[in-house]
Amino acid sequence: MSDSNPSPTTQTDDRRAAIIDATVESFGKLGYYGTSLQRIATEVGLTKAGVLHYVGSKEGLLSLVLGEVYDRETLDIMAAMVTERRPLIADMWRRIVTVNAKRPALVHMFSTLSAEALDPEHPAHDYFADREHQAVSNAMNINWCVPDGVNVEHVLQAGFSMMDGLQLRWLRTPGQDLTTMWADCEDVLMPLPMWDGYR
Amino acid sequence: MSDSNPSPTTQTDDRRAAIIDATVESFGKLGYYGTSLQRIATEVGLTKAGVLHYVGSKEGLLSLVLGEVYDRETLDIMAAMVTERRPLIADMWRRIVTVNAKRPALVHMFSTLSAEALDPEHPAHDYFADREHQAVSNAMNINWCVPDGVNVEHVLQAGFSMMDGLQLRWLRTPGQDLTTMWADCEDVLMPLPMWDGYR
DNA sequence: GTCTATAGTCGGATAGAC
DNA sequence: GTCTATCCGACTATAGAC
Repeated sequence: MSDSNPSPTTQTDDRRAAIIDATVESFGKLGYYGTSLQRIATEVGLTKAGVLHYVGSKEGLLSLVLGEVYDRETLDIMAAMVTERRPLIADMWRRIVTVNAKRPALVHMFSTLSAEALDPEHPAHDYFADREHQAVSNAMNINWCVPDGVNVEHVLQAGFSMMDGLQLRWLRTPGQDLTTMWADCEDVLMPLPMWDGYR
Repeated sequence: MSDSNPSPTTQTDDRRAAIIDATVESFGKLGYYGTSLQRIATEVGLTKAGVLHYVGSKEGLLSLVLGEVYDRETLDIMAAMVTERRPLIADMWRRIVTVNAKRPALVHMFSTLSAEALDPEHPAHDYFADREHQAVSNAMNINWCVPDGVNVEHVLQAGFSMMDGLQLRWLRTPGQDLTTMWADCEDVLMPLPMWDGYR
């Protein structure tokens, strides 16, 4: 085959990928309001006009990174849990932590945007509100295997809250291992002997 | 007394208070980078130059709101715990929650700035890094009354993380009661019967 | 598809009048 | 103590050349 392109529109896809990478980093560091098209353009070696050709507008940047990424892997984890014979909440969280530990830039962006988007007028407010609601409501559709007497919804709310807060701590101090930090949290969240055999 | 001023420099203090209020709200909604001096000026009925007369620079705004407020009440709570005969971690958290439930604007600002300041180059990065570290290390100096076998440091890390995450959830959806939300979290964080008599 | 050029607005900060 | 005026730079977005 003389075709050196493994797939069509590869150059355009590369540009998009570069724009996504630069945007994830900048939204993480500076937030949506703090990020300028010029910064993204400089990072990927284009002019502002060049970037706008790809994303249409600044809000287009936001749609790009919110729609293209993050939740895909997490949703896969949830889907996998449904098919388990004996689904454990601790398993779900450990898998999420394992995935997130490998993508600090993405976690950084989501942490920053999540706080910025508390304001109802933020362009990503609804996205984060829906997301937060669905994380728990999706998880509530699984027939979790838990010790007698525990309130599953409360555990989920508490655990997701804890993970959000822990990720902030993880990102603030370099050199820490999220997996280890979560293991300590898990001991608190699902203490033995109460959760013995359930995690 | 013909002096209608109850204390000197009252007008200046009022201006400062108005600037603080407007800044807390704007930093919460838009973050530090997203806030303009013009916005603060309009809010308090001054021009940009007028605001700068009081705060010197945009970073002066930041110092003003970080130094003037938030941690004071929380530190008071910690100081009070030291003197208790039988200090309970759950008590500390309930008191913090009670205080924060009454000042959503301040909690909003701290949540937003805390995420924005993950970036080491953010002007408030060190402030938040120190603050986060000291919250746990201050608490570790108290002789907490806990059930046998619990790791106090892990509980503190987990609990503070959970509270940070919970406050984001609280602020995102209006009409919720932080105290109630925390009570549910407490049941998870310090489950009965293990923590019976310790909370 | 990417550029230059430009429009038009808004940013922080300073100088100096009152 | 607060204003007006002004500087200079950065911003988003558009138009049009190539």
